Amino acid sequence: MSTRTTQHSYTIKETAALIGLPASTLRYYESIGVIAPISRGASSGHRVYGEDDLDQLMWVACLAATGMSVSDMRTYISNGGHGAAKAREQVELLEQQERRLAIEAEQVALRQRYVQLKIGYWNAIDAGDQAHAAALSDEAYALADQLKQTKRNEERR
Amino acid sequence: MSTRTTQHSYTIKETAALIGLPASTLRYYESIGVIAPISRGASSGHRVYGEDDLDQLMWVACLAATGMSVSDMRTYISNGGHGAAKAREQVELLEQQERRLAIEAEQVALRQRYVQLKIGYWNAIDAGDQAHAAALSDEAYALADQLKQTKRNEERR
DNA sequence: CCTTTGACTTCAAGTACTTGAAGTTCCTAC
DNA sequence: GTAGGAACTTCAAGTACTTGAAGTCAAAGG
Repeated sequence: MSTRTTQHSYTIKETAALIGLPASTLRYYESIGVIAPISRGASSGHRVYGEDDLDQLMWVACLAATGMSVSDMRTYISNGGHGAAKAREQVELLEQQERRLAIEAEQVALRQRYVQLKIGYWNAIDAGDQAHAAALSDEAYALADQLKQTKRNEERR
Repeated sequence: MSTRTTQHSYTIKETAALIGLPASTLRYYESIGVIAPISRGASSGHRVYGEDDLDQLMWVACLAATGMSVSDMRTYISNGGHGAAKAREQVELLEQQERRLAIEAEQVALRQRYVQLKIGYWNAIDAGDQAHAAALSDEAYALADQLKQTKRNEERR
């Protein structure tokens, strides 16, 4: 299926960063059989992830993000799963993931702004600047409203 | 601070809908002391949520949305929470949260780039352009390589 | 009045990770 | 080469909900 000429390898940390899941979760997924066992370095016993492993993990991450349970993922994957999907399907799923990430980036930015306003608020309190504190508090409240709205629209992942 | 004339009351289901958290989570938060005990209907024993309870829950939902742990939430809230108290501790906690979010934003951007490269890869495969596909695959690897340089690589949540 | 339906109650068990401990291996630097 | 630290390993325990069981309560229909 894969006609790759260059087979790069990745450590668990690199893989975790690229897929967007912590290394502990990658080990967990492997331990419960959601992904195939990852090959190990001959002497070290450390996991060595290949391109195919990354593809498989990205697929699993997409399924997890769309709310599929671990047990469903296991049955789905043992019934062909990732390998059975066509290129068109893969791209569709990846584009879905792209949109999710855009939303996530937006929300993180919103949360950063919120926390920064809160810090400003406490610093203003510390400096005795009640007017400034009140203004920041109002701004934070407006942002909080926005945050809750987006969170509600998110629906349990 | 709060001088409300109308104290409307809500069932747990209404409250859950307004706050955007499942009812089970509201009960859970109460059971572990993240929020104050909710008063009960005289005969039914059912929880009756007031406006103040809603305010408190909205605040907790915001903290949860920024990824704060339950134990930190409890500390934060017992230190005055939404109201005014111990500014130093509050700011310290918030600045810690700010750093977490900065790291998260960085990582989301990385994942966005990776997914975009993957989409390009599958499109190239679909178009039969092996050379372009390989080039994009290499670029994805370079992304991971670049990551090695980025020392600060803590985990979220 | 009585039954049914549905929302509520507690509590225990399950889920999907996450974290910590204790030990091994890789890498860099002297 | 060897010392030190970062990164990896497994396994056990913890976390933050979530779900299921078993029972109580309340409004609507016959």
